[in-house]
Amino acid sequence: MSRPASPPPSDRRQELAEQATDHVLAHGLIGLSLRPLARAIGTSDRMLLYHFADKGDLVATVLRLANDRSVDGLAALPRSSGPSAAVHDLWAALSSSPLLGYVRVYVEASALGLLGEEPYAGVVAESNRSWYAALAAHLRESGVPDHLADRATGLVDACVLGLLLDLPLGERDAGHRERRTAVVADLAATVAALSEAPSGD
Amino acid sequence: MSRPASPPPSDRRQELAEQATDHVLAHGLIGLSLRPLARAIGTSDRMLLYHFADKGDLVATVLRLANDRSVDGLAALPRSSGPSAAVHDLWAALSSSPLLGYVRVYVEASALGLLGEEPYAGVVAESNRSWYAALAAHLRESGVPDHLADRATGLVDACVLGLLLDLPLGERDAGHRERRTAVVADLAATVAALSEAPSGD
DNA sequence: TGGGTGTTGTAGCGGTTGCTACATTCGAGC
DNA sequence: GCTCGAATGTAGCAACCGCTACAACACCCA
Repeated sequence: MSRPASPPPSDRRQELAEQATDHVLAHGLIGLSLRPLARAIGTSDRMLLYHFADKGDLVATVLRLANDRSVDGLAALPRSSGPSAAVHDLWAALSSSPLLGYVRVYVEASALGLLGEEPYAGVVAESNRSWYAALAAHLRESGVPDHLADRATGLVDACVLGLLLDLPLGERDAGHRERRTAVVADLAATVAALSEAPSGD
Repeated sequence: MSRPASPPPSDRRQELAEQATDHVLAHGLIGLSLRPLARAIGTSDRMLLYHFADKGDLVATVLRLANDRSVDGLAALPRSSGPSAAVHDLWAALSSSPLLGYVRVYVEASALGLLGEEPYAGVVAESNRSWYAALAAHLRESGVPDHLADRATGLVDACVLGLLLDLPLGERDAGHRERRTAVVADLAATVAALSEAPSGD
């Protein structure tokens, strides 16, 4: 109430939020604490709590920023040559920088919000909507018929999120990497088949 | 070296591990700390660190236990009447107690291990293997041909994990729940189609 | 009966956490 | 020039963290 939570999105606050987001991308969200973060971005915990109402306010701001960036990155994807290519291109983009970082933060936030803890659960719910819309737009632009885009988006979203959750496993297990590419291929084929069928199923 | 990390899996250690697992299922893994955990299960942090080498040892034990229970639960599923039903039954089982709790802990552990932090990353890698095998067994028993079980398992595993990550969103968004059931249906249809095709794709 | 050995309680260490009280600096408007 | 408010530094609070030193039990074996 006393400190400006959002009223004046002062330049300094915005700048700190950007830097904090970069730091979270590099070091993760789960263990985040104010003093190391402040040290890393060249300020003090005191100043973070001056520009943000509390840690939750800062975290929520960072999460929204990361989501904005990832939605922008998704929107900037060139349209693919068809539904199958759209899935392959999407996975290629999401599994490498910079989008990978953003989605990883989303996964961390989801895990933190699994039991309903705020601000994680709330911001994840917000983010999901815009993310979902951007994903659907990409699929539509790439040839998925409008009336099926929603179904395809749900399938792709779930699959991709699940793959990302186990992404680190591929670093030590070649078999896991192979299975992953097979899943992407099967998913692409499914979306393509769905898009070509006159009626769903 | 001094304290028994694993040599004598004393009854007391085992009992504490079971109780700690129950507590983690109810209160989450991410914020876990020794003193509240000890208080909740009727012992002291001192005793936890007597029976377990350190917090990491305890966490690893809990994660393995949770994974064992979830694999057992998966193995106990009655065989379904076909590949499509197998997916529906699987989702029904995973999205409700007790399996839901175990998978939720797995998701938390994956998030904690996203940046390679131990013991999370290591145990998640272990768990993934046995979990994957159990999932494949269920699909095979339910009519997915052997030579396609691996592909189907990868697809189902990724999808289901992704759906579970966003499960809480359904509690405040009816539209999200609808999309979820659609995804499960599409996934079931995909697995069924995959199982009936003479050659994949 | 005495001495281990395995288990537990008490107390505390050094460090970190989010957050705040207080004092200071600085720059813009009267 | 002076004041006033926004921005920043210093210091510290109370709580918590993982972990450990030390002492006290209880029990079995000699």
